[in-house]
Amino acid sequence: MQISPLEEYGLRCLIQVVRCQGDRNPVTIRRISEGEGLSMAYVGKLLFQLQKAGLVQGTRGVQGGYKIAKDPQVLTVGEIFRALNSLDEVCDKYTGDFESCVHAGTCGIKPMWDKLAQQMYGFLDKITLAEVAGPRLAAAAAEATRQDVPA
Amino acid sequence: MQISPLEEYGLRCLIQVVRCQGDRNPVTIRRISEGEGLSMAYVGKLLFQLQKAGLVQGTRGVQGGYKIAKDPQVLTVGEIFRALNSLDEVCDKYTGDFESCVHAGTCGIKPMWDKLAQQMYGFLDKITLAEVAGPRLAAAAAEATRQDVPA
DNA sequence: CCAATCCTTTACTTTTAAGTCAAGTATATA
DNA sequence: TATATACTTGACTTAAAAGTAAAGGATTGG
Repeated sequence: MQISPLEEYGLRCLIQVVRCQGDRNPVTIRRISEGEGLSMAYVGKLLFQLQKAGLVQGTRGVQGGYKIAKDPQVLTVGEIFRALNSLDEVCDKYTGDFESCVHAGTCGIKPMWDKLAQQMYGFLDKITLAEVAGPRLAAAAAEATRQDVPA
Repeated sequence: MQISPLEEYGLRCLIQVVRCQGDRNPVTIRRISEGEGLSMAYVGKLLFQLQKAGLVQGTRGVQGGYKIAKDPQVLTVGEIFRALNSLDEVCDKYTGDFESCVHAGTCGIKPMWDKLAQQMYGFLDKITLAEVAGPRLAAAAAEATRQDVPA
């Protein structure tokens, strides 16, 4: 029960994407890689996965890069987590030496895990990417609404 | 952000220990191993770790085994989790290619992780081992108060 | 249409956590 | 006090996740 690398770095990459919203071009893997101190290969992999989940949109070629595909004021950290995690159930995952869990049917702890997940996502689904992207966002958003007038 | 094997199986072993409270002898690794479908080696390792955390007390030799070391009506799932996890902070753990995190000092997401942990443990610290050990506990507790009169 | 940029995709290596093995120590009972 | 039981402990192996490498496919601009 702790934040995984995927969750931490995936969120951080998304924040970078959001903060570059106002820029003339979409933000590149290279730029994010430099900004976060991660390898380009790794950032590429993360963003590709986030694209498959529809959170981000990549365009190839010169002046390509990634841009956000959902409104950051609506997109929540909870949704981002779900995009990054395989959501396999404990009951199928922790079966010991057997095919299926010994406690299937009479399990006292599954309801607790479910409530815990509810609690967690109840919390994370209330935090938007915009909020966590922090103070720089307001400025970036303002830039963006200027219709990208070239300097 | 999901239940780890340590957490799932550790809790399940503890539940077994609690449920055997009323028995004449402390419960053995063998017995738990059979009950949960886990190897004896693994159960041994789990319980040993829980003993180091003071949640359980093992006695060696014939008629030895494990018994609970804290009142199950007071011991919470939160405390059990803390006993099973290394509690290293994300800031020290996810530093990318650098020695320390690029965002140290100006990090917008750390406060969120902290609040999330608060939420989680706020929930888990309210659930006692007795509660999650379930219906069989009442019977076991009754047995235990009979002062272990030999059959 | 050539070359540079930049994302896409799959295969591979490394690291970390999970889970096993085996030798050791303590205890109870005959 | 010998023996079987049962926890203890550290080293080892395996499996899963993290992270890397490299070749391929689009796109822009000259």
